[in-house]
Amino acid sequence: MPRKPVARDAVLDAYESLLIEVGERAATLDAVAKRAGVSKGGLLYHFPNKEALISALLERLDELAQEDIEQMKAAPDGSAAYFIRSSLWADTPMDRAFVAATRLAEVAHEETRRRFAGIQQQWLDVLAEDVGPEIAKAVSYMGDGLYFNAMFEGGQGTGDASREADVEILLGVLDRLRK
Amino acid sequence: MPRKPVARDAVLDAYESLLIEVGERAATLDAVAKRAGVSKGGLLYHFPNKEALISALLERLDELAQEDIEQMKAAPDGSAAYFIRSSLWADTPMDRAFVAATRLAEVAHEETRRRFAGIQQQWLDVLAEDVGPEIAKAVSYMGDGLYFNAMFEGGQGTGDASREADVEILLGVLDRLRK
DNA sequence: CTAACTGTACCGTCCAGACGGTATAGTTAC
DNA sequence: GTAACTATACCGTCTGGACGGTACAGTTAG
Repeated sequence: MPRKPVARDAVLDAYESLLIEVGERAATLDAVAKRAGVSKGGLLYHFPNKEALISALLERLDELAQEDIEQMKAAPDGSAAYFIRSSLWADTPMDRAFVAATRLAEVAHEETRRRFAGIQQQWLDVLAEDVGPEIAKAVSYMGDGLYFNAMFEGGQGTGDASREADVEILLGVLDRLRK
Repeated sequence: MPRKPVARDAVLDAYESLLIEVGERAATLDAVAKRAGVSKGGLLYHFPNKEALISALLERLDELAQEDIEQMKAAPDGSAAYFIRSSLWADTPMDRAFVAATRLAEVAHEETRRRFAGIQQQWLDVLAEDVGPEIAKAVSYMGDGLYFNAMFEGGQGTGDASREADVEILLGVLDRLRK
C-alpha cells in the first residue's frame, strides 16, 4: 500500500483545535488546512466537504465516549465521582472532542445534537446505578455546568486552579448527598 | 414628533429569536431584517453595523439580569430555589436574552464572555448568602447545566415537561443539602 | 418639515467547493 | 530487474455565492 495518510489525522486535530479555540465561525477550511500544515486540496482529498469533516469528528467523539463510559462504570470511587472529575477541562482527547462538538451544536447542527443526547442519556443511566435517579440528575447537570464554563474559557487553562477547587467542592457536596 | 421607532425593537427581537433558533451563523443581517418585517436599509438605519446590534442585545441582557438579581434576593423561599427554577427555559425575556447571548459567546465574542462572567459572579454572591459558598457552587453549576441543555433545544419547548420534572428533582436535592 | 423608514443597486471580502495537476509508493509483465 | 502502469496522497488556483456594509433616492406618518 502507498504512503500513509498522515494528513487525515492532522486535519481532524486541527479542526478540533480551531473549534475549541476560535469557534465554529472561524474554523474555515482554509484555516484548518493551514493549521494542519496541509494544502486545501489535500484537505478536500480526505474530506470531500465540510460535512464529512464534521462526521469524522462525531465518529471520534462516539468512540471516545464509549471508552469513557466503560471507565466510568469501572471507577473505584463510583461513577458519580468519576463523572464530576472528568467534567473538568483536562485537555484529554475526550474533552477536546466533546467541547469541539459543542461548538457545532451551538450552531444548530442537528446531527451533533442527536449524538449529544445519546451520550448524555448513557451517562445518566450509569450515574443512576451509582447514586439513584435523583442525585444522578443533579450530578449530570453539575457536569454540564462545568462543560458550559469550559466552553467560555476557549480551551486555555484559564482559571485551572479555581476550577479544580470547584471540583473538590462538588465532590464534597456529592459526599453529603450520598448519606 | 415623527413616528415612533417601532422597527428598532422588532429588529432586536428578531435577532434574538434567530440566534436562539438557528444559531449565530444563520442570523445574518438579511435574515434578521426579513424576520423583523423590516427592510435591510431600515435595519441599518438603527444599527449601523452588526456590532451595534450585538451591543444593544448585551445592554438588554444586563438590564434584565439586574432585575432578575433583585428578584432573586427577594425570593421568599431563598435565592437558591429561585435560581434553580429560573434556570429552566421558560421563554422569559431574560431567558431569551441570555440564551441568545450564549450563542455569541460560543463564537468567541470576547465582550459577551466578559458580561457573562460578571453576571455569573453576581449570581454566585447572592447564592452564597443563602446557602453558603460550597452549596452555592453546586447550585450555580446545576443552573449552568440547565442552560447548557436549553441551548440544545433551540428555544422550542422540547421536553418541557421532563425539564420541569428535573427542576423539581433538583429542588429536592437542594432541600437535602440545606439540612 | 422631519424622523422613520422602504427599496434597490452595488462593492469588497471571505468561504466552500471544484478542478487540474503532481509526486510517489506498489504492482504487474516480461 | 526494470519498464510500464495504477492508485493513493497530496498541491495550487479558480469560481460562484453569500454576507456585511454603503449609498442614495423615494415614501409615509406624525
